[in-house]
Amino acid sequence: MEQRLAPNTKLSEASLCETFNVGRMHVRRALLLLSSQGIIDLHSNRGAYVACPDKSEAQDVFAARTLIEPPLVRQLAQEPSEVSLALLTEHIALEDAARAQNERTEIIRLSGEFHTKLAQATGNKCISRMMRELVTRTSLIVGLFGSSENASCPDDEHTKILEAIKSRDPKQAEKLLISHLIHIQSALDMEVRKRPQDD
Amino acid sequence: MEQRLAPNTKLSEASLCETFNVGRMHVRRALLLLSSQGIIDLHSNRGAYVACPDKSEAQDVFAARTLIEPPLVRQLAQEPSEVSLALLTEHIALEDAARAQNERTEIIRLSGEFHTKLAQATGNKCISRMMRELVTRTSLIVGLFGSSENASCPDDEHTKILEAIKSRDPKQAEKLLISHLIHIQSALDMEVRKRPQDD
DNA sequence: TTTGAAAATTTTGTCGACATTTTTTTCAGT
DNA sequence: ACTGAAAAAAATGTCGACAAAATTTTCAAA
Repeated sequence: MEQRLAPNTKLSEASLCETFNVGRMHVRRALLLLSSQGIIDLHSNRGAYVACPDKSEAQDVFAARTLIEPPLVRQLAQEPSEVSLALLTEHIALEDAARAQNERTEIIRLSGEFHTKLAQATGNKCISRMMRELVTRTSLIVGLFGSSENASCPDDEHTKILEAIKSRDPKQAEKLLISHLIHIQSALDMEVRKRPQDD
Repeated sequence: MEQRLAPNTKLSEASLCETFNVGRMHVRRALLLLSSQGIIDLHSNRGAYVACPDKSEAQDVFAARTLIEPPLVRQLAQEPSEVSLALLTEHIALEDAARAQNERTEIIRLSGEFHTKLAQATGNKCISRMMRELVTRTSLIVGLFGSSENASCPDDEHTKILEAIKSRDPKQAEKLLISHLIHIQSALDMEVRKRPQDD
């Protein structure tokens, strides 16, 4: 999620056991779950590797988000709960703080998390889980295809989306979100894949 | 998926090992994955049970489908591939055959599978996977809250949806699908939960 | 120096044994 | 008969040992 592990990084069981001080069984369980979420790939007899989505998989993830998030935000803007609005406002504050202090990994994490929290604001567990998985995979993709220049999410687009939700403007919220998704995509170059750096 | 295992049925490791002639490790792996898909619940130290969604979880599943499927079908009706249309047509034939022969479990399975195949027709792996999970959970819910009378999916609604897609009519396809989802829901009584029968 | 096969090492996959927890059964006391 | 504690049985969780596969290293021949 924080892009600290480059795609294709090998995750050997022994090293994970050492790192987290747990037995091999726990490591294997975790790896199985992560692979079921498309975050790592499990090659039989060859171990676990951080997933390295190709162009087609990346497009699938964005297409799925383009399908789900607009109606989601539209619905949310129709009658947002006060609690949700408070949580989202609080989150934006965290994002701003991280940006002010230029904490790169924190900015990346929070940028993704905003979208997850939008889903959580619907109060629907299914939708939350789906979005969490999509957002995580998006992080991977941004890390792979993103130009190292710009941060993953343009500065104040989240703020504007939240404002549209606060003013109960579904159309506007949807519109802003759609262009936000497009902006994220256009910052990527799906043709030239970055070389996975060692870590 | 075929509603042969009632919700809350206990799935003990030993019995699964016997049934499928595999070691405990494989059974545990499968149970972990099923639980990650919300199909079974894993209680620590107490084993695996077929999930028994409550009213709120059931509503979440339907809300998620209501969010995702309409735009999905709308998109599909815009430019369906010939291959997809052929596969869906073939599927409808299977459904009809099963209905003609009154094969209950087969009807249930195929009714759900139609929706999965709609998602597959988009060619998007993410979306396919999400729909497959939602459809599976829907089967559980229909088994729990459904009146034993009617089958899960009204007779020819699938046929009509496919016709709308074939005639490249996104609006009509979306409309039919929405009312189809509503029909499925209204056949449920979320208040009175059926008593899980032994199996 | 380069190549390629064999050996050694490392890593993953599987199984059985044992500890722990839960569930069932037993049985004494009311 | 009914209750409840103790004992027995059964089920789950964890670990280590070993088998199988993949990777790396070694080393002889070109």
